[in-house]
Amino acid sequence: MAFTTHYRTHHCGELHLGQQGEEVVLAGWVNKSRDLGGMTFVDLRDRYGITQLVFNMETNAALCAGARSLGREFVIQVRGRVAERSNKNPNIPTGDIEILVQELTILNASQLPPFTMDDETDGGEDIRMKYRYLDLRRPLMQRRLMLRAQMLTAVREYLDAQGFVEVETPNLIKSTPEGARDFLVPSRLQPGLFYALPQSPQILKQLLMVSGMDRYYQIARCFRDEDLRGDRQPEFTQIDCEMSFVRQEDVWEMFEGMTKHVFKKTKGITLPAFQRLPYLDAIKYYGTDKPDLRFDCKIIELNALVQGSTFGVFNTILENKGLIACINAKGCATYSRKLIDELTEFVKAPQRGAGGLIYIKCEADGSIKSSIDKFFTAEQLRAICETCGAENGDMLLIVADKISKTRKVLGDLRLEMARREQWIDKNAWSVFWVVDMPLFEPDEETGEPVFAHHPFCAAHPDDLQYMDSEPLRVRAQSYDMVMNGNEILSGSIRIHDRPFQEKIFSILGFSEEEKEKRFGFMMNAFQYGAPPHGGCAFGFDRWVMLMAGGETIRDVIPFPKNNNGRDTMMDAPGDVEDEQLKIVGIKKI
RNA sequence: GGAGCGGUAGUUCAGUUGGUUAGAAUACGUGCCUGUCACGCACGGGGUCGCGGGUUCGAGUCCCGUCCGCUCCGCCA
Repeated sequence: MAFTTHYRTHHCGELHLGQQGEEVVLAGWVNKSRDLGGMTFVDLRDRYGITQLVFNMETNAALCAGARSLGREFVIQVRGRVAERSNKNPNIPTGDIEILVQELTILNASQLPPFTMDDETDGGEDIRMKYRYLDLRRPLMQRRLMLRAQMLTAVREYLDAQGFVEVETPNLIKSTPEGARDFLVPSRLQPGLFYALPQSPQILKQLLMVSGMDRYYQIARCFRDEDLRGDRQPEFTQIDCEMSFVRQEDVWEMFEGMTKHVFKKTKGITLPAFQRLPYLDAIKYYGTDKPDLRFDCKIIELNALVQGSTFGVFNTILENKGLIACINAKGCATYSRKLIDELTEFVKAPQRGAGGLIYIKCEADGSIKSSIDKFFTAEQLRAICETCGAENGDMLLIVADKISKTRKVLGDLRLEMARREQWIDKNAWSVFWVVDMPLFEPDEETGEPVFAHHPFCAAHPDDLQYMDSEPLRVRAQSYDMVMNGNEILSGSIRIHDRPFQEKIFSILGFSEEEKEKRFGFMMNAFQYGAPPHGGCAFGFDRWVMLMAGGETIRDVIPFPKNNNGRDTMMDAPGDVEDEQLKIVGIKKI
């Protein structure tokens, strides 16, 4: 049958009662079969759905025997008639019909797969990666890949309509190792010299602005040779965008619009207008530059309220201009000693390093219990509770340390409490801008100002006066988009004149020679009428992960690497022949 | 580079204080079963307990090393 007619007339997700009696040809994979003796049911699966096939011993014993011989994941083709089911299955779209099979062809047998092709598979991640082509057969993974494609379509739809031009920039470029490590590609024609794979098309898109291509975008593969994480792969996808003759606000409007369009098109969700949260407020109220605003629970500063006590810890912090602050854990006054100990361990963990955790419980009966009872009067504690809006049943969790540490620890604790108390509505979306990011930040060790972002960010014009006197006060024209606590976009207005760009490179410590060697072509370009420009890049994998409900970006990347940067399916990276190395002038280690 | 957790049947896991022949579920095989859709029932096969070394009368279990996987820190302008 396979070669005498169409492979299939329909797919497995579309037949319905209206087609009752029609003769159809289907092809797909055997998802599962149920042999009842006198009759056999086979669930036929393709990426569109599942259709039930029926084989009846009375009608055709040979055919029924054939059906009984089918194994899981056999590829088969059947011809038969659409019939109404006597017992309908409301759980699947095609549950009203089944196919009374008249002809069965095995197109290809299958070995027993190592795990089941279900949404809730029984396979662990390493075996799913080794057999990724089977993992991608699972409906959940197929939905994720299809969502990814739909999102790309929506992105192109929007940007094309806005007059953006999609331009491809090269993947073999020059190493400019000022950020992450580059992946290197040896040159055969220039033995001993190397291309680098781009960490992003940053410089090239800026050159396109010089070229007058005033609205550019690219679905760009980017490469960074750094250690991997659940949200980090050595190659990943950016939606890279740049515009000329724009202010920050123009960029925000454009890409807020794009984000909304993608949500609307792929999820049917209408997002409200994006808040624009100043960076300093994000740090102050949430202890992070990418807060999850699906719940509130702001950090409340208490320095003014805890003056003049006999509590040494607080007094030392106050003297050293540290920060005493808290979050209000709503409804957590019932927390036991054990639970509070767990939270204390959480804040004292090495990566946070708080000295301890202080609590003030506003008990349900109105009384106040605290780990600092003996240092403060009931009135003082009550005043703190009042300031923090703590009601009966709430618990304040207080951290006292250096300003940055108190904020970071409380930011982490805020998320931990949300997780424990399930404060986050799984269906809620929080998408907003973090704006007015600083151009410099103090170095962790020395306190000296270092660049907070890449060296192409323009400073805020109002702050140029502080450039030399108070560099930490200078804002960049730089911004992030934050989605459910994840940085999903980063962008800025760029420097477009040579002297300023050169000054920045000097501050970064590049010698004249290095500047010329690494970025000479870019600075030259700026001398030929570079327009003011700015843009952004979306971390597309993370965005898809959030939209698809995945745990890691590996869930939405078809063929990802594992934590060691290996592709266990094809076993890459792999050895190469000596001859291959010789051609590019490299000796094996 | 560092820390934590894990590796036992095809798969997901349990395995107590070191002690008989290493279990369960599922998958798979065989048989029975005409309305199943997590089909049911009966029977059966299936193990380099990641690998190497050590302690011990005896190691899946304890110790050391090593490999692999996941999470986190560093790193990711």
